[in-house]
Amino acid sequence: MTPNPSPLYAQVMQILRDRMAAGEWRAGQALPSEFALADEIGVSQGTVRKALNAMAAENLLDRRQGKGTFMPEHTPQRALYHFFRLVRPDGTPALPELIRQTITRVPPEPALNKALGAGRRQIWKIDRVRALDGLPSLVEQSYLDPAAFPDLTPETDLPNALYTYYQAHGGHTVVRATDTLGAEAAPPEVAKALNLPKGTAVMLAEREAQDVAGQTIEIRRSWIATRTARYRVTLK
Amino acid sequence: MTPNPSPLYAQVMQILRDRMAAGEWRAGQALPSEFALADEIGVSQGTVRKALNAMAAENLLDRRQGKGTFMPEHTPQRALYHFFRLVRPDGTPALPELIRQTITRVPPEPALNKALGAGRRQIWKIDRVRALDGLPSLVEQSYLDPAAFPDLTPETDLPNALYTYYQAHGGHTVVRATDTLGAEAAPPEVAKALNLPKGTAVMLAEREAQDVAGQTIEIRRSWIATRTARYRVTLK
DNA sequence: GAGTGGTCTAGACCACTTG
DNA sequence: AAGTGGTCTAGACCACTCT
Repeated sequence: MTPNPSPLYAQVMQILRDRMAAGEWRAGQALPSEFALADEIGVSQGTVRKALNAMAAENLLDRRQGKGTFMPEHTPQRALYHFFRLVRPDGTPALPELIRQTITRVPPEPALNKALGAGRRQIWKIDRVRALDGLPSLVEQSYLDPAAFPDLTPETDLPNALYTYYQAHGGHTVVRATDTLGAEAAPPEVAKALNLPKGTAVMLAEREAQDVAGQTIEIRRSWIATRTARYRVTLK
Repeated sequence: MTPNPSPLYAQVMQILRDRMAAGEWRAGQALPSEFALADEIGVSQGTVRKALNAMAAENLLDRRQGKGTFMPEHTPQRALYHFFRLVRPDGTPALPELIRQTITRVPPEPALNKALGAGRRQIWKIDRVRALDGLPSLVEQSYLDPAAFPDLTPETDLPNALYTYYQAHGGHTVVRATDTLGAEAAPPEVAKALNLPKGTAVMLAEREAQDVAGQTIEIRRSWIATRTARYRVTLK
């Protein structure tokens, strides 16, 4: 006679989300099989299956026939597919390469710190310039909570796809990101870095990237030179 | 012994997509029940259910407990939820209101005509200016194949949400749209319509909107004044 | 061959809607 | 009360992967 019990499979999803957030399984590692989970949790295998399929549909899990159910692993390909929406003028997908980066600690900014759950600490700022087909095309500023990335130093050698670093060195898997896009005249530093005439129109993309638990891992501002890259998304 | 039979539920999905595309059910109308479809097609009710749920997940169908399975109907709310991604500077969702429109026939443009499947005919061009909270914020140019919209005339009174018109007067339900976003200095006509200083940076969104059958229904170019509206999307 | 997820079926019961 | 979709279970078989 519980008043409003959520469906069993939804409870199973919540249990699994919690166990994932607690770090029970590492990225790339297999979860127990459907039957094993069903035994542990005390529901039928069909109910576990429904929960796992729903989570796979949200990209919280990878399922592979004959192998098992796995914690998603960020590969450059996966990052490209899920979180990179840049295309060249001809429409082909684009993954810009890193050409310059600096890592610094900056004073807290209330809005950023709050979103990151970083209290009043100083936070990391990663400045990167990336190029597409040899042309400087992106200026990115990423902000991180240092408490979430104990290994990071100003000298760290970061990979082209930051999310692989977040996963390998912080244990944080980005599974969702919200981009808010606008246009503005390129600020002087951006124009200089991208080798654009002063005042050229560029896109500004502000992103909040979150992990399985809904915790914001990174806040990023990207300026995109439209002459070489545009942002593409399909709505349903 | 068929060489590579696709799963039954996928075949059921294809059958239903074909029947939808053929116009067997109107927007807002109910499909037969799961058991009725299972009998018609000759599979079990569970297989029909899997197909219907998968199609509902793609927004090709609406399912309502106790009522039935329905062809999706474009309401302003639905359009807002699925295909409108504008937010105000404070982050609240925005649906701009129409303030000016003209409908003209223009000469064929090879690229547009090809995408619309409009042969070498003249095509319709709909110019609209829309405002958000009283401020002109969007300039939109939509292109349509006249063969798909026999009712349209230069005097037609179009609703704020064009997709409701497409559905009611052309029988075309938009279920998917691809937006490609960039930034540019506002062209003179756009700057004038939006009351912006010459050369202000604006976003340019190019959209292809498609129906259930994958046919492109509309091509749209929108210039968005970033001072009042930004484009938001969540990636997974 | 053993173990995994994928498909298909079947039946029971629940929750919601309508008459 | 009858009809709809939603949940939950159970079992059989298939396809894929690894040893």
